[in-house]
Amino acid sequence: MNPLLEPLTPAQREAVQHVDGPLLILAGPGSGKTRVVTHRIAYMLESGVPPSQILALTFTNKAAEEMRGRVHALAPGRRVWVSTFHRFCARLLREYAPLVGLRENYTIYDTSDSQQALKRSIEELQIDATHYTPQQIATSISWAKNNLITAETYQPRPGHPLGSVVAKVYPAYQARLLNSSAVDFDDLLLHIASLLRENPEVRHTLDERFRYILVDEYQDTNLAQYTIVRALSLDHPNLAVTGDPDQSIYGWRGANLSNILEFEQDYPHVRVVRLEQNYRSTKRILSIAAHLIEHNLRRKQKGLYTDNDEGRPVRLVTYFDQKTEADTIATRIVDDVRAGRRRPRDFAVFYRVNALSRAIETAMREHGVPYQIVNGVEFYQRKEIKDVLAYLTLLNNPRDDVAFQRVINTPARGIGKTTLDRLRQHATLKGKTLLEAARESGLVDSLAKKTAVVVARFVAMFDRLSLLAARPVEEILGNVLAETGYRDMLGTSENVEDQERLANVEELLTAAREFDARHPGNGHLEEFLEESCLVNDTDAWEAADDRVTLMTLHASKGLEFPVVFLIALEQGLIPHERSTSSVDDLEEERRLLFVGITRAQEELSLSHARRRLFRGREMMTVPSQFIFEMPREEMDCGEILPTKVEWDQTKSFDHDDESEWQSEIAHDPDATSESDANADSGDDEFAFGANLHATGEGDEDRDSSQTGRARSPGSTPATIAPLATAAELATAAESTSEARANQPAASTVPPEAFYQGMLVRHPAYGLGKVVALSGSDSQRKATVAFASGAGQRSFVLQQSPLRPVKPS
DNA sequence: CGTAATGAAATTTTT
DNA sequence: TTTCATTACG
Repeated sequence: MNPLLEPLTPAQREAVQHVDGPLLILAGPGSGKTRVVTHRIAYMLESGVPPSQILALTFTNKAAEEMRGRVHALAPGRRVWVSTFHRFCARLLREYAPLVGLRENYTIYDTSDSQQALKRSIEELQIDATHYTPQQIATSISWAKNNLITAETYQPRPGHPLGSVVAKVYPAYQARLLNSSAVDFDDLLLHIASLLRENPEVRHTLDERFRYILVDEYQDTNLAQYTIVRALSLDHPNLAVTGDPDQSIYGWRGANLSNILEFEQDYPHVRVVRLEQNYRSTKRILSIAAHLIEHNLRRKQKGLYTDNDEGRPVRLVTYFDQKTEADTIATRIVDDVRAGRRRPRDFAVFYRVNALSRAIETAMREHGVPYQIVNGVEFYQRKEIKDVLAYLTLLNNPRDDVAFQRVINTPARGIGKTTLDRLRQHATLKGKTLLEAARESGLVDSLAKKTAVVVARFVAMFDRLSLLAARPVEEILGNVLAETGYRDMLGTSENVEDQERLANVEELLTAAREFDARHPGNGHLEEFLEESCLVNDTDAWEAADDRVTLMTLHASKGLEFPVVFLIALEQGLIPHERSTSSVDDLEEERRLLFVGITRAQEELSLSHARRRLFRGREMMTVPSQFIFEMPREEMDCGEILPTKVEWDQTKSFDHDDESEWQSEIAHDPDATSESDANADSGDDEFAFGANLHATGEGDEDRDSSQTGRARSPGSTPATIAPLATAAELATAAESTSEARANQPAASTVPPEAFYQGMLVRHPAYGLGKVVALSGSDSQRKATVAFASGAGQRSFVLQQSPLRPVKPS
């Protein structure tokens, strides 16, 4: 038999062998979906489908990378296009930009850039939008775009005040983007969808080009994505989608469950394959999950089953308060780890909202449990990174007004709000971009002479940098850092935060260098920028670290852990108070819990607390309604919960206002005496404050190690070590400044030893500073600015007489 | 023009 | 409680 098919079950095999015609793979959690998809691609290639005709679309870069890697392992050397929806669209848009009114060097705005543009638009219109936040308006526009409603076609619902504001702002915002030759994330999809609709011949060409399309996580597609996929599958309806309606948790981002539920209507001759066998969880865990999700109406019936063991009962625990909850969990982990039953990385704690992580964090610290929080400040969202990238963006697309406004006074050049306002006014008047306006700052009457000169100086600097636009990215970036004074601004600062920022900028330099290595030749700035805003490095959850993982339910999708703690199952939190208004919202909350439960492989613990400190207030809580939807036979209830009816009764005794599910706790002395009761099934006593699990580091390091995306207690995460080193190097370099440096040893200096900002000595030109670097190994070049008046010169490092100036 | 101070608000966040 | 954004000062 074909070795590709051998490790597969009959159902999986059926899916893999289906090559032509539409295919719907309904894949339950832990059913080996990725394996099926990758094997199917390999099988198609084996059957003679040319790789260039295959397109696989995912939502996340992580998923795309994984799929690409696994296809590569199965079918080495075949280049199949595996990409996220957004990157795929971005690429197509480069080809067809003029058709939608853009230039091919268009900029992609991330969420905060878009927000800037939106704010400007609102200001400009001078409409009474005070009752709505830009955020609300942004959400509305995003919703419209996801539903293919353009600025021209947007119609507010009569009597809808927000709608009528959006009706005014949306066109202005869109005009602004177009004028800057920029798109937001939603536009990437919207433009391509429109393009395909309005240009039949383009559609036909692309349909022809991508004859075999696969879409992962199809339950998460929105109308725009649906339309694109559909448009590319008319002549060649070889469309295979995989997904699970029960795992759709991004409805609030525009995902439309109907896409997967009605797939069979869209493609009449579709083959439907159900992957219902679960290879991940115990029977009990799966049973709980299955029963819970049965309560949803909008779904497809599935018969989940597993050959795995029955496993231990799922624990359902009522805690006295959040601290008890957190401490008990920490203690349990400590016990298991000390007994050698588990390692820290086997555990995960999930919660509905990030704010709930705090109590857990504290407990983990107190008990000396190493942990990592997934999420945190994203690298590319940091101010310094955005600043520096904005320079590159402006070099790539000088029309980009958002980038212009970001960089014009960073570092401070004395060009403030007033000046900017005047430039803006001039630009609007003359129908020009801000950079064009700045270019003729002398002609702007309202501008003071002195200010006009400062602006002109900025433009001159920009023009100098422009000459480098086609050079390797690392080199451009290095020059930007030097010319703009950004490096000096951070380097000369005593501020610890600035030092950290500098380290981050160094990190970006490294990223640029790696990018250059991957893209030999010149003129790849645009691709670098695209990658920077479309690739999110947060994906890299460190499975390698032996730490307990703390994350939101949303973030847990796609992962699995031997032991899972699901905390704070309380009304108002899950289902979240803002998601109880409609049945659809409520069902999504239920799916969220379903996703969380099905991440657990061996042990699962569900818990809630009777009272919870939230937003500075301690509140009485009501157990989540979902708790009552799970079968008690499979569970071990440490403390018997009252049934929902009983609970409602008690509640009506205590409080007459039924509608208020949470009420502040009056200080009740009785409550305190009751508080010693350990709500857990009696596992162990707590050991508050005892550092049971010594990790070797003291109590310092409370919260400072925020640099990496994973905030960790105790030991500094390995990921930030190189940053620290870079920072040290940088500081060292600065401190050695000025002349009295010793002569370096005569031995050859390897090209890698040079870094940007480094002080060097040249036998003829004297002391200089490395401004930019590019290339690698024997090709590595440095641009050096000399103090002696020799100006800037470029050297091939391996042959150059440049020597580092040693710190004295 | 930059920073301190005050006040309102508070999910989830694949790109 | 914490975070943010706008506003009021120096």
